[in-house]
Amino acid sequence: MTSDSRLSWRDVRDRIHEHILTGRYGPGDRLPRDADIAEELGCARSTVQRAMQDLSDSGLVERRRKGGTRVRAEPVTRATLDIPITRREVEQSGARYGYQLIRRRMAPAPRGVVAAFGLGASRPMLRVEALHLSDGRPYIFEDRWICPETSPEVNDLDFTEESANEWLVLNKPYTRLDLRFYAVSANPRLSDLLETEPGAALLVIERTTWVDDAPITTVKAITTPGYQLLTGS
Amino acid sequence: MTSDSRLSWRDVRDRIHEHILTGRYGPGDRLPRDADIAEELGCARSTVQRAMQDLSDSGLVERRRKGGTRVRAEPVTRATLDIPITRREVEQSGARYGYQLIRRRMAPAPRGVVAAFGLGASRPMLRVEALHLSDGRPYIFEDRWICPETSPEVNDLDFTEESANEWLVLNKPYTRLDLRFYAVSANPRLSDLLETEPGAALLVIERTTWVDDAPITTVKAITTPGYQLLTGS
DNA sequence: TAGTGGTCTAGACCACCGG
DNA sequence: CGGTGGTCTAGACCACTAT
Repeated sequence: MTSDSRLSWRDVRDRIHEHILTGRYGPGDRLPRDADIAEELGCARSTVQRAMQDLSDSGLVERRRKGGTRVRAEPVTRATLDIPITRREVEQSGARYGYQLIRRRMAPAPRGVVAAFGLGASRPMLRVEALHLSDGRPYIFEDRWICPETSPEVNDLDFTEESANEWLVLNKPYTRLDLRFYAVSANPRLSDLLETEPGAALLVIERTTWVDDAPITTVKAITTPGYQLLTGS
Repeated sequence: MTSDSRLSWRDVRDRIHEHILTGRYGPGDRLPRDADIAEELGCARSTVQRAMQDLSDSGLVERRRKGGTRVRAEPVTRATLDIPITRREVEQSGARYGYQLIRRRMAPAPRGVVAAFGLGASRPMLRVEALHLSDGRPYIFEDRWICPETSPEVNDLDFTEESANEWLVLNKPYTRLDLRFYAVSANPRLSDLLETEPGAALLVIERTTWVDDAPITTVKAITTPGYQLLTGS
């Protein structure tokens, strides 16, 4: 009478989402048990479970054993961000990619790097500074520190042709990642490297990665004016 | 002999992840069929499926019907971002939250707003400018446009006590979201409002939301110097 | 068209945690 | 302790797409 085909977990998800949009379930309200929803809709409990997992992933509801499922009282704006390899990013914009190593040398990790990794004390690390170019013009300046204990291979790499960005992403999978975004004013050196006016506002993307608590690398990707980071949604 | 308890999908995920880390499966390589992995590990295929779903969500592998599962050739750095309501953000930092409406009026949507929504032509919208304070000092300046057709309730709200940020997040769930981040230099008005030096570099978080292609709101959250956006990971 | 992942089901047991 | 979500299984069928 009503529907001929089975309910998919997306259907179930959308129905519940609809109820939340409509206000049938408001912030903080408790939803029926999965089993009850399943019975009401005429599907298996695991289908409801799959739908709820999705709603939970998107931050719309919170689930607890015994506590049940509740609409999140303090909603958050949740989004997924994809940061591609810089070379790919440039090429996909239709421009010609270029790369230029600025400096490569061992040095004791400064305080900021020690803090980013959560280490107790400083230690010697490999610092690699490089410039990514788009159609020959500066695109991103990369100031990177690599932990040689975790990646001994870097001692044999000079990073004159291939960027550390690319080598690490391809060869050093991580198990933990910290990302942060902020803005800085171009100091004289940066405005020189990036060919911008002194004091220009630059978006900085800072990434730190670990393998099982062993620090791999931390990098500040300092972008050129006008650069925008978008969600993939 | 080997193991007494069942494999969980996390175990399966970690094993495969390990194989990718080790290089047993390199970028672009094809992994065995789910069914074969299940048999090899002695678990149900759906357990492998659950593990693979997770690896796929984190951008480590790509799955296609008939094409099988492959290690992503061009890896991306993928992260999930949670942006809380500004009031909560301030309060959780231990500071006292304050709010101040700067201006509220109807106006024709400028080109940038029309473009953000993907509309064909301009139309009158409600513009709300407001300041969020942390311990009495400027924290974030919010420049927002609201589409009154989608949210007619805003005609009866003056936003002098409650911020549009909070009202919208609590009362206007969205089905689509666009996020972008970039840096701007403080112009005279911004440096005045935010009590910063003229030309200071500021991180801007731009959010646009829709319900089923109907535009709800677009907002530029212009932060104060030093503000950092972090991943929840 | 055939191979592979995607989903649904029904049932069972487990893990967590609120009352 | 008991209620609820989390997971695993075995099997079936479907949907997509590479070959």
